[in-house]
Amino acid sequence: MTIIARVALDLSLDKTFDYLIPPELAGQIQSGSRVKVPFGKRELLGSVMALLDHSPHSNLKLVLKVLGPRPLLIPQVMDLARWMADYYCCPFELALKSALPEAVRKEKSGWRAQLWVRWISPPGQIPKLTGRQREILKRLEEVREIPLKQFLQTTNSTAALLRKLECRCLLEIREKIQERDPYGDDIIIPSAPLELNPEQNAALGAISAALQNPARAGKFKPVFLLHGVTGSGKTEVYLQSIAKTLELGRGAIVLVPEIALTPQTVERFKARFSTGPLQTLVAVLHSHLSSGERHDEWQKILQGRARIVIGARSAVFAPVNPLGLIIVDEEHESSYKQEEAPRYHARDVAVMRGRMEQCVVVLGSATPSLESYYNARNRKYSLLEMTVRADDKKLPLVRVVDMRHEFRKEKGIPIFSQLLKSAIERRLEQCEQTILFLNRRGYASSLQCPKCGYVAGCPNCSISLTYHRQESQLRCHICGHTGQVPDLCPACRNPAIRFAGIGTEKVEEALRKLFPRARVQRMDSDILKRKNDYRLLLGDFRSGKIDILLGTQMIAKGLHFPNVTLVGIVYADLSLHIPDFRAGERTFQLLTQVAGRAGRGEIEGEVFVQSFTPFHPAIQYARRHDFQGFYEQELEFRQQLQYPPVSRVALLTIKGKIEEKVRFTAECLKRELEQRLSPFDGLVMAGPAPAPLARAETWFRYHLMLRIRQMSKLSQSLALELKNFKCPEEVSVTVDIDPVNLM
DNA sequence: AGCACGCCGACT
DNA sequence: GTCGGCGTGCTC
Repeated sequence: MTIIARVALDLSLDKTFDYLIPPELAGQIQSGSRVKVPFGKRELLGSVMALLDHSPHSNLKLVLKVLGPRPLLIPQVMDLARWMADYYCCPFELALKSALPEAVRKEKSGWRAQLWVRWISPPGQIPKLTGRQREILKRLEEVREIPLKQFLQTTNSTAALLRKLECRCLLEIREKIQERDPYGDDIIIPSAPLELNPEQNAALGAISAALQNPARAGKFKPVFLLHGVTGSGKTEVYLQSIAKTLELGRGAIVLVPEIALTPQTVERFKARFSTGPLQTLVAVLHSHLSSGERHDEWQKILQGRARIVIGARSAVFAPVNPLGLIIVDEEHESSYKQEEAPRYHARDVAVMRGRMEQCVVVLGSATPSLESYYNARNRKYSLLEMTVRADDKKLPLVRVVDMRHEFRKEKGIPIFSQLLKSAIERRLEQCEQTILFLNRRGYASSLQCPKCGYVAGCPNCSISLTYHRQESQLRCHICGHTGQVPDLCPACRNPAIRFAGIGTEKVEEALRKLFPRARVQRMDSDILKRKNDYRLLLGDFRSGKIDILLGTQMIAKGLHFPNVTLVGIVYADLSLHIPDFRAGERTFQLLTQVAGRAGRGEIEGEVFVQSFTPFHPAIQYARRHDFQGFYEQELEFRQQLQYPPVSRVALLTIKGKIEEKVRFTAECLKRELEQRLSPFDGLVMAGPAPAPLARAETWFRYHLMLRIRQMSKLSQSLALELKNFKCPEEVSVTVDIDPVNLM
């Protein structure tokens, strides 16, 4: 007899509590149910982790209430959360929090209910009615059922009047659940599967074979790395793989980076699956949904009505059951990594979920992460290569412009080389479009005094302030601090203080000066203030109202505009010199992705990469569209320094307001860990050292980096040691397993 | 996370 | 003799 529920409360205690199940709730509570329980003198919500018949504790309290008719957590996702807590060193309640959105876990149901009026056929003899009443009933008989509010408006009647008629059994007023649909207003035109080229066919064939029998390792490992050049038609392979999954009676999860979750992406999936023999709902999960929409989407999945989920990072926990396929599109994207605890990487969680539920996982990218490609090379994943564009278009010609030469010709550093300038001119004459990319917003990256070397820095962070011309102020891109622009150097009173380093605002200004008749649009997070701006801007670009689109990161991904024949990367070195062992990899990915925006139409595309280090491998391999070459040389570098993918990293950050205290704590922690973790073979500990961003939002930060061959064993011991470590007051320690951001 | 208990200093 | 500071530890 199971009469005890083991509950994980909605607190980060890393501990469960046992409660008796009262007889009236017996049978209603299962593993995964949400319950309300007494805790001290409070009442809290929690998730049932297990049902037991014994508890090591006596005087158990009673469960107060069960929420909802069915468990919100499916056992598979609960297991996944447990693994996540262990691997990423976080309390499992925190892991559970990611797996179950706030909108779903709270007490009140979350469904939006609306009052509806319904016509009832009159019971035998019709009682005496006034003319007005008769008129209202007649109207209702015509429409049969209608939202109360709407009916009151059209008939100009009152609720009291209708209630009176309800009492006489002439109509019925009741609550009806009004399901929200975040894309309800979109018109979806059904799409049919496209013809596949041989490479796409081979990829689909391999995935289908694995879908048929994921349990048997056989010819294919169930994790695929789909390496397809930009424009090779990966999405069509995804779509047809999903169709196959549905045929086999299973569901699918599609993960895309948050910025890629545009209405167009969603539409593409809805168009294929909202009609036809396999018709199913496509649920969408991302951070811009209202909590009500999120609740409804989640319920649609839980009820099995939506069997395809498309979403950002956290959609990897969607309660799809049974699950057959997980797709991680643009698997190299850093936005899959959550930067707050639990610091999970959705791609890695997807691979683990795939293994636990024996389903197929497809990781897709034109520029795979070194980690994934390494796994494919070592036969942990199956490698699928697509080397040609689906439409047989050629990859764009990429030219690297050596800006050091440009520097000598003119006075100072020009923003545009002669080559890029004339290329833009040509596009303007031919009415073709240009995309310009610069990975830095603002006008100038710093304010510098040429005489004494003073640089305007943030008072809270260890970086320089960026000058924003539009607001005419200095701004910190870390903490948001703003300051006035001084007329004189605050240190030496020199009036010739000047701006250094370029940002998108300055490029915009230069463009307008150089091409006064061109329609230029800047696109960065300073421009996109409102929710719909992104959509509207891209709409303008698509319809040809913009000649030159200038932007940061956000224009690098997935945009598909046939009339874009020129892409210019204003300053390719920007991402190359950040203190991170992945700087080269990031640059290669960024250049390849941006270059892929050119030549999506009839006319061949052209790409100009401006650089001061034109012979850097990341730039040269990107120029030749040579991923393999880049991979080989980058892997060698990683091997030499024992960085991922040949090792795993755990990054500890020690934070506090007093630098000396932070440094001291970091040193104590290192000594402790050196002792306690000595049994781990091949563990390398670097630091403590001030973090690259040594101070952020007034906090001093020190890093301690651990590297080891295999992480899974280390992370549990690490969690234990950190729990036992007595951290002084006002200092805190955080762990990041497999960190992506090393700043 | 919150809320008690508890053990020391300054007030009616 | 009592009020209140916030350190420590417990909550099934």
